[in-house]
Amino acid sequence: MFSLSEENYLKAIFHLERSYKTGVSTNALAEEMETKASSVTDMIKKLSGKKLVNYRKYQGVKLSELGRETAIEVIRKHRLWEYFLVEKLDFQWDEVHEIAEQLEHIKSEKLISQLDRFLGFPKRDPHGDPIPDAQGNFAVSNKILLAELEKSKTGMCVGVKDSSVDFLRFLDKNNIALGKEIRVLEKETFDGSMLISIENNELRISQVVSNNLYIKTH
Amino acid sequence: MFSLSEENYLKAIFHLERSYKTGVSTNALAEEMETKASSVTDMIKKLSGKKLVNYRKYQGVKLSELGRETAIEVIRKHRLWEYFLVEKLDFQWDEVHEIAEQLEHIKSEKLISQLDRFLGFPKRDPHGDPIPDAQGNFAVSNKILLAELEKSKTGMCVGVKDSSVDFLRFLDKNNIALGKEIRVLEKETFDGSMLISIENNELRISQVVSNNLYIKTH
DNA sequence: TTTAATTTTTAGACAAGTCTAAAAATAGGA
DNA sequence: TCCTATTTTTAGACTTGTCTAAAAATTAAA
Repeated sequence: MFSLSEENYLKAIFHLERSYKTGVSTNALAEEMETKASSVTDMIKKLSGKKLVNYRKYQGVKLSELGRETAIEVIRKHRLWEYFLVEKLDFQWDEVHEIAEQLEHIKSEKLISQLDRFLGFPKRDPHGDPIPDAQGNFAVSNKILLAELEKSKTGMCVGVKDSSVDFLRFLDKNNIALGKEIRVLEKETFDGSMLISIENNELRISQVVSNNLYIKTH
Repeated sequence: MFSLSEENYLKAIFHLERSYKTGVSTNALAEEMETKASSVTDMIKKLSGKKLVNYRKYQGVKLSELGRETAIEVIRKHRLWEYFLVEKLDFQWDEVHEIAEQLEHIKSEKLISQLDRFLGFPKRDPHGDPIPDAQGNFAVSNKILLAELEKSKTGMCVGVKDSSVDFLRFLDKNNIALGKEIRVLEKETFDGSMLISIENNELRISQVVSNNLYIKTH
């Protein structure tokens, strides 16, 4: 098995690979992990020695197949626990990340498979992110950013890109939640803001907001 | 907050204090923690520096008030998670210890208070051990060892002293479970074995077994 | 009470994961 | 291309928790 620190690095590399297709740079990883580049180099060497990543000096890292599987397993655990915390223990969606960061490192295959079953095999976590199944498959969906939705069109809120506490609280305060219908009433070109209607309310939101909300159109 | 290792030492000292009233010896702690006496000495010094234990060289350790509170909090978490695993995730009572050993170190007060509420504020874990409440109070009970039960008397099985996998599986195999009524039919003086009746079955058990089963009489 | 056995502590070392400071490699601009 | 700025790596050090081997203190026995 792998250490807590190793698992966290794998997870970070997994997430960064979306933006760094040619290999995740040491500095990017250092920023994500909130550590120093030198520490990252050390850890990368260790991960490379364990065949979890492919690494050539100065060229950045990519996950190996084993590394990817391991990262996905950690993400699966994280998201299942988040779902548990919200659905069973009545946590708010902005409170669960930190706790799930701890729970995701608990080692027991049976624990996770039983938890998954207990929760009814959920497909998405409280932020709308897909929960990989036991085989590591993510549910795919054709979601788009609210910012990309055209005027007068309607879509259902299905996820958030930014899941920071501040953003989630902002959404709560404005009664924006997963599953709700949003219609774009107007779009301003000069600042990218838009006027939307949600549950019979009209609301003006900035481009920052619409760029961090995922929508599914029907 | 305290490290995983510190919490495990506190828990071990708490459990050993029952047998070592005048102070837990370094060697006893080393055996309990499956480590070397020298490592124990090092850790004790650290715990002492943090005011978690009272320590005088060569005299063994005792928990301070803070140390005791911390130990009880860890035990509370361990037992609540064990209850969760058995009651909600359908684990057997011999499977939960290892996982709870990991879960007991998750840091979040709210997690535990919500878990406690979700579980319905259980008073005992799957092995019959009391779960301390949020204030650290243990439910007290007048349980005795089955070995102490007199011939022809009846009691209810309420806990196990030894909660090793082997013992628990033995009990399962013989249909002995918490909550069941046990009547002592005969006691043999030469080997301490007894003949008991449980759910219309007669069963001969050794003294080792009767010395590790707790019974509540009515 | 003096010696021998046992327990406990100290001293020094090691592995994991981190850091700072400095060196090496790469990338970008003239 | 060559020089500078940036990125990455190396070297050496620190912390936590562990270990072995040896020294010190305590306990037990004669």
